[in-house]
Amino acid sequence: MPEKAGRAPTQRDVAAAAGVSTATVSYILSGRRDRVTPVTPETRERVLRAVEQLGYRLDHSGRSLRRRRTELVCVVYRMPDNPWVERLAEQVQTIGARSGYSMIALPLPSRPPAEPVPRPSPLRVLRERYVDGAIVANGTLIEPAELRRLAAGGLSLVVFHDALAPAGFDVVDLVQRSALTDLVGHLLDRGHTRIGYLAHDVELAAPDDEVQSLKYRTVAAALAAAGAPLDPRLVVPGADVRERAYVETQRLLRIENPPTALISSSDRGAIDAIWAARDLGASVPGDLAIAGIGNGTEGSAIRPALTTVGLPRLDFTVPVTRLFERITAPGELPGDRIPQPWQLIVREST
Amino acid sequence: MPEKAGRAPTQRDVAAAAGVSTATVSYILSGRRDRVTPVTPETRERVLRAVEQLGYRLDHSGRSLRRRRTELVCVVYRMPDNPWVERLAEQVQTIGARSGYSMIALPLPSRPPAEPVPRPSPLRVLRERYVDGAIVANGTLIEPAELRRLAAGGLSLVVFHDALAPAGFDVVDLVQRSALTDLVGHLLDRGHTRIGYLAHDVELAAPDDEVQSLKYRTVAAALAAAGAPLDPRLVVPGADVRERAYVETQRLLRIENPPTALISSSDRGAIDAIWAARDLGASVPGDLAIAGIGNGTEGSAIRPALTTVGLPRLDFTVPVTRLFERITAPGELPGDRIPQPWQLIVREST
DNA sequence: CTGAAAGCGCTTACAG
DNA sequence: CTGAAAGCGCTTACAG
Repeated sequence: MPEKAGRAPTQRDVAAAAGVSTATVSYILSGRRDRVTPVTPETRERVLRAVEQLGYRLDHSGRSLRRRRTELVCVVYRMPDNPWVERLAEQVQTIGARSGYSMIALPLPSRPPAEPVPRPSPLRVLRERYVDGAIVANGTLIEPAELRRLAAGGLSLVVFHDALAPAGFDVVDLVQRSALTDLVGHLLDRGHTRIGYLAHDVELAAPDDEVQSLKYRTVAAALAAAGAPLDPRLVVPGADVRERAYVETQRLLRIENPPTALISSSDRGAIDAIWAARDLGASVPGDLAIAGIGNGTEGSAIRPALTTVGLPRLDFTVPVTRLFERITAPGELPGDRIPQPWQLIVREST
Repeated sequence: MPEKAGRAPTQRDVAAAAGVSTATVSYILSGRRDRVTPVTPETRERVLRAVEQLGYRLDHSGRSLRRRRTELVCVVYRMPDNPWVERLAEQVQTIGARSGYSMIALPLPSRPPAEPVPRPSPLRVLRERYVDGAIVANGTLIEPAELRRLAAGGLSLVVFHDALAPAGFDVVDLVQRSALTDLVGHLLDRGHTRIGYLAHDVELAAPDDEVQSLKYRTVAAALAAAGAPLDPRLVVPGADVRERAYVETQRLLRIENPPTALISSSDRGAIDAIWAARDLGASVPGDLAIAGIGNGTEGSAIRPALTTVGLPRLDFTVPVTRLFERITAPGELPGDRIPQPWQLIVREST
C-alpha cells in the first residue's frame, strides 16, 4: 500500500494518478469550498482511492507556509508536570479541536540553562513559528522580555503568572497572595502562634526570588504583619520529596517548643506530614494543624481531608478560549488580565 | 524595535534593509557554507543589525519545506507522565541538540478516544510531518498498524513496546516478563504462598489486554505455573491512587487468611501499602512482604527500601541515539529490536 | 565574494 | 464543475 522508499508522494502524484488537477485534490483533502463548488462524488472517490493507493500523507509544511498558520498550539510548562498542567492540556486539546487545532507540549527543564546556553534553545519552537499560539503555565523560567518579544513577533500567548503585566499577551493572574494571607489568618484565628513552614528547596535557595519563592514570601510577610514572624527554626525543606517531608516533619515535632501548625508549600508535602505526625502518635489537627498549598486532587481524598489554598475548580475554559480568540483575531487584541483567584479551602486538617 | 503590526518581516525585508540579496541573509542566519564562501564581517554586521532592527524571526515553514525536514522530534507518551518519561525527554533534548534538533512532547489521553473520534486526532502531529522523528514510550494506545503506516510514510520511529515486531521502526523491548517472573520466584523462594496483587484499574477492567494488563497477566501466569494460582480475593484495585492503595491494603490485612506478600502494580502503590501496613502495626517484610513494579525514584529512598522490578538505570542513550541515526540516515535502516531488560531489584521490603 | 532564480508542497483567487 | 498559475518564506546549486 504505502509508497516505495524514496520521495514521499505529493498532491501532484495523487492528482496525476487520479487524472485531475492538484487544485481538485487539495479541495477534496482540505474539505474547503465544498459547498461553493462541489466535486462530483466520482471524482472524489477516484481521488481518495489514489490517496489510499499511494499512501499519500499531507505535508503540513506546504500548507502552513501557504496558509500562514500551523494549526498547532503549545502548552509550555516546567518539568515535572502535575495534575494541574494535565488538566490544562486536556482542555486545550478539547477546545482547540473545535477550531481544527492540535496540541503539543513543551516541557522546559526545571533548572535555568547552564552556560553556555544550549543550542538550539527549547524556546525555538515558540520563536520560529512552529506554533500559532501557546499557553504558558506558571513557574516556567521564561523571561518577561522574551514573552514580550514572542508576542510582538506575532505569537498568540496566554501566560499564567502572578506578577506580570499584560503586554501583547494575556496574563492569567492566580492571585495567590490573598488566598495565602487568608490561610495564615485562618490559622491565627484558630489560636496558633507557632506556625512552621515546609518549603520547596528553591524557596530556601532563593528566598528573594519574586516568582519562585512567592508562597514562602507571602506566608512570611503575612505572619510578620500579624506580629507573629516566622521562627527560622520552624522553616524546613522537604516539600519536593515525599520521604524528606516525612522525616523533616517528625524532626520538627521533636524539637523543643514544636509548632502547633504547619504550612506545606505543596499538598503532597502536607499529606506526608500528616502521616509523619500520625506515626508519631500526634493527632491532626489536635496536636498539629496541617495545611497544603495547591489544591491537588489527593487532598480531598485523605483523612483528615486537607486544608489548602488553590483553584477551587480546575476549569481553564476562559483562558483557553481566550487563546483561540487571539489566534483567530486579526491579531489586534490588546493584553488583558484574566483573574482566576486562588481560594482558601478549609477542610479537616486545620 | 519589533516590526509594526501586520505582516511579519521576512528575509526579503532584511535583505532590502541591509542592501544585500536574500541568499546572503540566509547564509548568514543559517551559518552554512561560511567557510566555502565567507561573508565579509561588515556585510554580516549590517545584516544582523537589520535583523535586530526589524525584529526579524526565522519562519521554519519555509525552511522546513525547502530542506524537507523540520528539525523537531517528539516524545509520545500517555498521560500522566512519570519520572521515566521525563528522563527520556531530557535525554532526547540533550542528544538531539547536538544535531540541531529540538524536542516537543505529545501527551496522549489516558483513555481510548470516545466515538466519534475527535477531529483532528492528536496523532496529526506524527501523520502530517510536523516532526522528523518520534520516540513512543510504552503504554500509549497507538495501534501497531498505525505505527507501521507512520514508519512507511517516512517518519523515523523508535517504539518502547513489549510485544511488537520491528517494522520499519525500532522496538525497545523492556523484556518485562522475565523480571516479573523472577519477582514471583523470589517471593515463592522466601516461602510465601498467599500472595496478593494491588492492581491498576485498567488491569481489572481489561484483564485480557495484552499491553495494558501485561504485569497482571504475567504475575498471574507465573503463580499459576508454580502451582500457587492467584486467589481472586487477594486481588484489589488501588495502584493508581494513593489513598485507595492505603485503604485496600489495610482491608486485605484484615480479611481472614490474609496475604503474607503483596505485589503492587506500581511503586507508588507499594509505598502506600508499606505505610498502610505499618499503621496497622504490621511489620514489613516480617508480617507482609511488599514489592513494587517500575523502579521509580522513590523506592530506594524509603525505609524499608522497596523491592521492585524495572530498568536498573534510566539511561536511554542507545534508543535515543538510534532515533537520530534513523533521522540522519538516508532512510534505509531496517527495524531492529533493542533489548533493554527490566531486572529484579531486591531491597529490604521482601 | 554575492546575486538571480528555481523550487520545496501546498492553497486559493481567478479564468474558463 | 475543474484547471492553470501565482505565491507563501526559505535554501541552495549555479552563474557571474
